[in-house]
Amino acid sequence: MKSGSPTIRDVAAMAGVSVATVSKYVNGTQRFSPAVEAKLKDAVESLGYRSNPLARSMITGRTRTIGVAILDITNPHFTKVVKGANRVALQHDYTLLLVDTEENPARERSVIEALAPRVDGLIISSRASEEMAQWMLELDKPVVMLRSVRGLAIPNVGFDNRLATYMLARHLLNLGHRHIAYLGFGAASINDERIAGARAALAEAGLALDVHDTHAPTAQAGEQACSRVMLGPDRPQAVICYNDLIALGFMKEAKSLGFRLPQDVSVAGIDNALYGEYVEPSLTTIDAQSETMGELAMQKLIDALAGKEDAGNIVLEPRLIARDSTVARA
Amino acid sequence: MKSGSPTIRDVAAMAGVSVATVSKYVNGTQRFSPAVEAKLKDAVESLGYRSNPLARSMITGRTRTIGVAILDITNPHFTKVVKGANRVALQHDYTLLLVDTEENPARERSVIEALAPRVDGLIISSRASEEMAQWMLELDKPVVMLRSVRGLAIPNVGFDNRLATYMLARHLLNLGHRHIAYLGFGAASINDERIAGARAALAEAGLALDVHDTHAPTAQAGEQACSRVMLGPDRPQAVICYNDLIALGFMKEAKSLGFRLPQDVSVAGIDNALYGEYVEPSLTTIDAQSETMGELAMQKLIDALAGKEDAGNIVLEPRLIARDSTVARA
DNA sequence: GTGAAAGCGCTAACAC
DNA sequence: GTGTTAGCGCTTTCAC
Repeated sequence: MKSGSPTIRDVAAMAGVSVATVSKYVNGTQRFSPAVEAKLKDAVESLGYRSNPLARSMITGRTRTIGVAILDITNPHFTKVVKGANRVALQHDYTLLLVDTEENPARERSVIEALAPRVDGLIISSRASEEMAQWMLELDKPVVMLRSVRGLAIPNVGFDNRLATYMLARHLLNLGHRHIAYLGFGAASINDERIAGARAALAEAGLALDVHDTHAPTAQAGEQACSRVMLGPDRPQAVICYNDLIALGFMKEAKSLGFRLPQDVSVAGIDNALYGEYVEPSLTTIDAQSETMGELAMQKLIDALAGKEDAGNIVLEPRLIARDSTVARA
Repeated sequence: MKSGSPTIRDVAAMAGVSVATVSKYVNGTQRFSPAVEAKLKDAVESLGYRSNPLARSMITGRTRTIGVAILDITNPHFTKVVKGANRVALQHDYTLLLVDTEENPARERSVIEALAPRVDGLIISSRASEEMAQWMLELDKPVVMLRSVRGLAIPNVGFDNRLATYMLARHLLNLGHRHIAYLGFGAASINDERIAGARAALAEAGLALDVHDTHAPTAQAGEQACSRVMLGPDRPQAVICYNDLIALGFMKEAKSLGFRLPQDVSVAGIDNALYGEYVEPSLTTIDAQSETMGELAMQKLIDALAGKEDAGNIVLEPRLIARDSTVARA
């Protein structure tokens, strides 16, 4: 017995046909005479032959693999994006080559460039500005970005960040809050859009937004930022957080500091992470449709690979999920 | 300009050397005369040449890719496993080919078999029994399983499930609870170990364990199971849940049903999911070291690929994290 | 319908 | 040090 798996040649020899015939049989490219087909079937089965995907990829130039580069798989937004992308990929017989860049912009480019030649296309999430993302155009592979881009000719699936915070701010204004703070994550390129949205809503009411920042989009960062926001000279009545994780950390720490939630301060997040439903008070948030984002991005890429024309960029719409962490001002 | 990326031949032609020389240069296999080295460097840079990893893999038989098959990326245990595995992989210049099998045992085998020929090794999590996992031995690639296996010669990184629930049960006994229930997930092969651990602790005290089951390891399933446990004829004083998600759902629903937590019922989970810290009461749990599990599994695989002898299977030890969801019986 | 032959881009002996 | 050569396992014209 030869070492390793049987090759197409072994099958050809056993069936008494040429390798070309075996190839066509395995790929279902052609019809065969019953006699040959039977021999082929026998040989393939008794040998347990499976074609080598690497060799095939080298010729066809297709790997049936999609590269997915995200910033942090433990961030529930990205967890759901990957979930959605994986689902659609599997349906179309694609597999994910996943890279978690760990919010490390320095590593990002080299890792993605190393990924590109091994995949048919890429789905990328990056904190980089559009100028800093120019190089992605040179990857020579179809790319879908997980956020709206204007200046660059890269297909994308984005989210209306401006509207999201606008809606949250309006929600809070409707509840009677006047002094509203935004606890953001400045390193994210979309942070400015979120600030703009909240600011616009407040401006309409003749109010100003109080902007704070965290060093990471995590619960821990939210905890750390809390005292700065709540014990400063000008305590807000309500706080809009960059995401649900920050909101969760913020709420926990606020309670530790002796504030009653939501009476003393209303808090809202963005993402609709599962856990917002299980904390107390349950978290008012914006559904960012993360899983749908992953699905649509993957579908867009697969369509592009199938030669379909790009149906245009997508902007997912925010949906407010009002829960108990935001209440009318006493 | 030729279409597509430049090949090793283009570089060879431009530098006026043979393709073999270019190959050796690119792989740093050998030293060169300064003159040749300079020409090589020039050619590679001006052409922007990058070697085709597929072609290389075909010859070397190495893809620098590790297949990771998990059951559900949105389950925080697996999210952390992937996080840990990704970290170690990146350090060693490997990439993850990820498959989320969506808790679908029927699909599992075919997906993993399709994965195998494209990777250097695999990390697999499966609910299948050892008998049902026999086929993994025939993958012809090094495999590391994410749980202890006894009957099969597959290297693994497991967790002492029996001890975990034993510890939780003892913790609850120490708090004065006598009537303790276990809310499990029967489809998991490790569920029996968890039952056995809790049962053993109770048996030592001359008590019996009240066993219930859920249909999924999710918060929703925990919610659904709650009334069955809490409104049955024999209400428990404390509940040990299969994991933190089930515990979270259970606690939420128990509150809805009018129970005061933790006074009316103590609840504990397993995994140490981030969110257990942010719910109220904060969740007593067992740290299952999920991220470490991912790291160790990847390290084990990389060691195996480097030809190192297997250092033996690993069993991670549970660590109790006592929080507010478990209190002394009133 | 079936097969012969060329070659995808690269590495690994082995000469020189 | 550098080049020649022989493939890796497969697909794909293009004859027959």
